[in-house]
Amino acid sequence: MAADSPTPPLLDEQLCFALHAASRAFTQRYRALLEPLGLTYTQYIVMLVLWEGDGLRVGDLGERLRLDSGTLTPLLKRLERDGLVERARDKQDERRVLVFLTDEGRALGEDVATMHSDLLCKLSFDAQELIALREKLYALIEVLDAPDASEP
Amino acid sequence: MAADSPTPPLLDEQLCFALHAASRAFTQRYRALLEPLGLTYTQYIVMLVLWEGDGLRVGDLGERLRLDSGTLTPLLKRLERDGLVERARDKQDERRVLVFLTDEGRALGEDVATMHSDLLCKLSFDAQELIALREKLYALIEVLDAPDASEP
DNA sequence: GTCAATTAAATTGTGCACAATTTAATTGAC
DNA sequence: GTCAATTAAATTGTGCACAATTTAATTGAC
Repeated sequence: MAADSPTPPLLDEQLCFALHAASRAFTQRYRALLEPLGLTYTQYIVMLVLWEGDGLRVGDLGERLRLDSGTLTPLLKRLERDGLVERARDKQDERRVLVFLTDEGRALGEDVATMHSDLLCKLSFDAQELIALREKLYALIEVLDAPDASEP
Repeated sequence: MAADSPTPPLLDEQLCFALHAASRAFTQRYRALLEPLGLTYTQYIVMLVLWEGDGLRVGDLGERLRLDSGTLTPLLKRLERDGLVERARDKQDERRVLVFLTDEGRALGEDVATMHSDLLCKLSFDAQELIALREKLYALIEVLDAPDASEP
């Protein structure tokens, strides 16, 4: 009898697709909440980093968020246009661009805090489960980033 | 004393960001493997659905993958240009467009099957853990899709 | 001090992702 | 049978995501 051809993987069994779908479902959920605040999801996570502490370099933001300057430069220009951040060349090293919050950008943090606690209420996750899932995801990222990987 | 302003959420505590980062890490891992096959990641998951059974409507693909015609139409045109699929109006209902695999598209399934089992080897996930994580992600999607949600 | 190598961000170009609108076919109330 | 309502895909427009290249500043070997 003829050897079977190898069969392609099944979509619903793929962890990558479950991640991709879950990530987009989350982003879609956020979209309606962020739209009145004038932020896209990626702008939101950039602002989260800046609310923890601004004056960061574009490269710092990129490292934290896994984004490169090709994504960040135009995004930061839009945030600057909207009056939420200011960009300034580092006087110490003119290659670097530092990103600062404006007063308006800082003030938006309070609206986001309110929106976020409302969402948490609505979703009513189990806190322990959430933490466990989050940690599994960070562990997964480490495995995926490793040049070759072993047990997670 | 003054009431504290509500403080914005912390990036690293956000499940949405862990998902977003993990999804992109997975896609990045796939990119190098898919590039020699001439597929992007989204094209790959479209092909996965078609390898399970073709002749689907654009809307069927969209439902399965959570993508709309704005994403799928141009993507399918690229797959058609590359000779992997054919698109044809449904004779029964000319509003519908059916998507079929070409012989070349079908043949690519074998290369993908090989690539996929190589990747599984390299990542060497624990099978039980993978299934558990996948199921948690699908449960999460249900919660996120629900108009308002309760315990996952 | 000079200049090749390096570094940081910006730019260019392709391809999703998705909201909103448009086009064209079908359905169904009358 | 007619036409308003509905449905399916395509189109338009904005904004990521990211590879590859370019521009400009800095570093360091000599």
